[in-house]
Amino acid sequence: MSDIIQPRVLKGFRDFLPQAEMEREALLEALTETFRRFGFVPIDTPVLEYAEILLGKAGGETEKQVYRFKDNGERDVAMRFDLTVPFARFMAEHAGELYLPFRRYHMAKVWRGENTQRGRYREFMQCDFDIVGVDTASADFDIMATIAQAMSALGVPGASIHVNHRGVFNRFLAKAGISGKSVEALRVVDKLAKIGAEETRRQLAELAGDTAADEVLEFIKGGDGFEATLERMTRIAGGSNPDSDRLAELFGMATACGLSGMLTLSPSITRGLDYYTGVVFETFLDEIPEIGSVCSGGRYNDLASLYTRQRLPGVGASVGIDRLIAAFEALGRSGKRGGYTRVLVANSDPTLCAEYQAAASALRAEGIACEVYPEAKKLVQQYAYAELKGAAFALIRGPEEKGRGAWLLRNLSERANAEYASVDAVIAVLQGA
RNA sequence: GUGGAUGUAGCUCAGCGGUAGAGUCCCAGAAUGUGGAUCUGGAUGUCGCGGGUUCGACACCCGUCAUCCACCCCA
Repeated sequence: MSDIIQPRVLKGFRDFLPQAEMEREALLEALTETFRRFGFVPIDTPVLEYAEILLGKAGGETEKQVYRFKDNGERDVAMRFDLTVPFARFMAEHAGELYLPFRRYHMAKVWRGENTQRGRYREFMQCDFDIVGVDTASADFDIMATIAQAMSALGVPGASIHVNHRGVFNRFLAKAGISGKSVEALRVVDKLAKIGAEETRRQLAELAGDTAADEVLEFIKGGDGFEATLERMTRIAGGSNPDSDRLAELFGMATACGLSGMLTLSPSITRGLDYYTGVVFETFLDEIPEIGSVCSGGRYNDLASLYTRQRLPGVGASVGIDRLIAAFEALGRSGKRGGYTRVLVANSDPTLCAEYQAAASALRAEGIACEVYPEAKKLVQQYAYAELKGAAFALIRGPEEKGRGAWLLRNLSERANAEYASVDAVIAVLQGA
């Protein structure tokens, strides 16, 4: 009696009920449409990989978070913790079967065994899109333009893309004489927006001394327009250089495309992952920036070098769909819908079921989503069900209506009925509605 | 991984060392087939889980699981 197993899911893992899943799928469809519009093609890779593949270049933090175990054949395997590393392996393995430049999108779940928080889970979905095979400003810009289009397609009212170039930052570090501490410095600087200038300075001073800390703060100040910030960064970093030129090119393209308004040059964002080598970007929602970046990425010119001698420069970004959903929820504007049914064919007489099914078939043939209520019940209850499913209409035919040779179409929100002589007449009305 | 808060009906939440409550929702009826008002009646809980203290624990103690927040890191 009491030996039933308690239904539950692991910490950080979730079920998706229809309403949540319909919302998620709607977002994925918007992204898919965007990616295709920019010429990206889809790929997929295995959930499980050899641990050495995934962890080849991983730092200590990643290593701690990855789900790793021995499979039944004693192989050392791990679950993918992002889509970029598997993609690098994919490119190295299939370079001969592909073409360059190659632009792909990949929307799939990834796993990280870290602690949970709002919008942060152990199983979550990433939507990656990358362009591999070239190292040009145009490719960098394509990624940014795709982000911009994606935000628009997702119905985000306002978003800003913060961009920076690691190369410029590294030049600056070299000039300031603290290149040896670049990884730590990048990490501290990355937190500027979160911990404030004071604390950032303190941590930098601890790391590299007071003089260097002041220089770094001056460098990462930002905030007075893209071109002015770029000019100052470049000057402090030692003058004109190819990396600054890349940023200027990007800004030029953004201006030409009317996107410069959502572009911010933020010398303080660097991205934690160490495989980025060039431009990096993060995307923040104007309404709720504190939730963090909902789409981040950058240029990585050495990633596939772990798996191949062929040089495969790439640039890409990843949309955090779960974080986006959390943001929409926090903003109270998550789309609520009950289902896809537009017409519920009410079942008021079991002997007329063949007619109900025939009517439903006719509606579907015209592209109208409908379902037949599967048992004869009180109409009140069927209306309530129709409402749950988000149906706009109920199609009713009981003995009375049949006697009159009529079909009753009820507008559920207006609670108004109209009679029609045939299903075709009903279809005509629905197509006009 | 560290620290803090929370966990009671489907949902939102009260509660107290002595037999588990409200609102909402749900069900039935008033209206014997046409749902938003009203009225009447009704149903529902391993009080997250497991131990301990106690005559008695939903309450106190310990552990555990989950959620939220902060740190860390990141999407």
